[in-house]
Amino acid sequence: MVADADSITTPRVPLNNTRVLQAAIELADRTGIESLTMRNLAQELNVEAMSLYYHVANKEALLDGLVDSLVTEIEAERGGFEVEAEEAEWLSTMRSLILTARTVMLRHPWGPRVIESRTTTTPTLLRYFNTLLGIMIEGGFSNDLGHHAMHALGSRALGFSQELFEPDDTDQGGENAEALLAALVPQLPYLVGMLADVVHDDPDTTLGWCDDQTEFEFGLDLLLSGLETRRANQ
Amino acid sequence: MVADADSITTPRVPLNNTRVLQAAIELADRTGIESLTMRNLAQELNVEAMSLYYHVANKEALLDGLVDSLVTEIEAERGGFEVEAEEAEWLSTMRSLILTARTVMLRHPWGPRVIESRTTTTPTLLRYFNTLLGIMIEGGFSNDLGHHAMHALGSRALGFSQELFEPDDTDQGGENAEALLAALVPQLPYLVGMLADVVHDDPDTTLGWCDDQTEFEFGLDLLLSGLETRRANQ
DNA sequence: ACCTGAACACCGTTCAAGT
DNA sequence: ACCTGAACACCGTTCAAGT
Repeated sequence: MVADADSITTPRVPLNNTRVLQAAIELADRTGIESLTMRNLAQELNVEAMSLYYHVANKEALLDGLVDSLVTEIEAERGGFEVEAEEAEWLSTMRSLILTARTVMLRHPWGPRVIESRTTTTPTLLRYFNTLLGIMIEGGFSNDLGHHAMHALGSRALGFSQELFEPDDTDQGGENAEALLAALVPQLPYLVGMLADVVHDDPDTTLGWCDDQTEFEFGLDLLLSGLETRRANQ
Repeated sequence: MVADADSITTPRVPLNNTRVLQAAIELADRTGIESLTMRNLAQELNVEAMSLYYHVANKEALLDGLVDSLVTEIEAERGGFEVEAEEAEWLSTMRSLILTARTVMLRHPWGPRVIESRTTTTPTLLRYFNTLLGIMIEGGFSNDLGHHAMHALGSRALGFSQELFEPDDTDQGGENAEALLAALVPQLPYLVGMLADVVHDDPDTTLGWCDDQTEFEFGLDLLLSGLETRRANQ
């Protein structure tokens, strides 16, 4: 009777690749990428861990699927990956595509880390890079300069720049770490001077690096304006 | 007798933090970072895994130690982290420091990945960043511009730019992947066109991204020349 | 002071078996 | 067609115990 009630209220709908991926994204968003394990994911889906292997080859394939989902989300946000031939507009077109990618990464903080962990590319991602390159080519880039540009942008092409030593949430070290840092100060005159000068207007910012929108755009624009100079002179 | 002979030829010299770190570097260089486990490392040192915990707090601390070693190697290579006040030379000074860092990273291919995995900074690394910043400040940067510059450089400041989707050594997929790629070609006109144009002179280069010295320097110089423009106009 | 054995709480994954 | 149980070969790590 009880079992019947259960099977009526929640009739067991079979899993599939898409539902597994959706659950994985949801789980990573909510609990962080480090707790996205096959066992946790299975539990989320009211299933045994081994059942997942019926819908996904292995964990690597699952992570590839996550990357694909991210890029698809970028595509949806932009309304497709079409490249239009509009000579003078390459810079603003590219800039806005990359900033769109960035909004997706901000929604899914695990994105950068997962993307960087992949060694194989995926079809969707190739289409993304094809679009980026297309925007440049239609804007007057040679293939050679376009190629350099992709390398130069690196992960910025996907809307993130890996921050070295993002301050940790869990302040491991505490006052001990602070004392240690204080002892270091005499050796770090430039760093200390800069922080005293730069950080004052942002009360949230501690000694670390602050990856805010401003810094991302500064770096992106530095690259894009340099590329524009080289495009015009090629 | 046999035991005595052993203890004479290889008298058991106690481990210490430095020897553990050296062995870890040697192991990572030789077998790759993914096989640097506490158990493997212990075996390398003819010791049980648990003995390592007497010399190293945990694996995280071990990895922090590796990063520290890398930066120390950069420091040795450059002959110190001193900053000299030589106005016009900031760009070449910084460029050569970063390229020195790069040679160290090329010696230790696991370096970038380990560095990116760290969330806390280390004293040695802070001194490195202090030097980078010092070169800029002495070269006429404002603190604000120096701060932006550090963000803009990102991991390039340490001599690497994480390559998205480096082609894997173990060609997982094989001809199957190639067939899949062939089916994609119609959707990737720009990418295919670029590769046909750009890749012809390097027979080693496959469909992937090629992180060679040229590409690294292109990206670095793009950033440095952009920064020089902004320095002059600030 | 330095090292070890046994054990714990996790991983991803295989394989034969269930419905 | 889809899911499970038991098991395997790994992890990092703790803790009491050895010399």
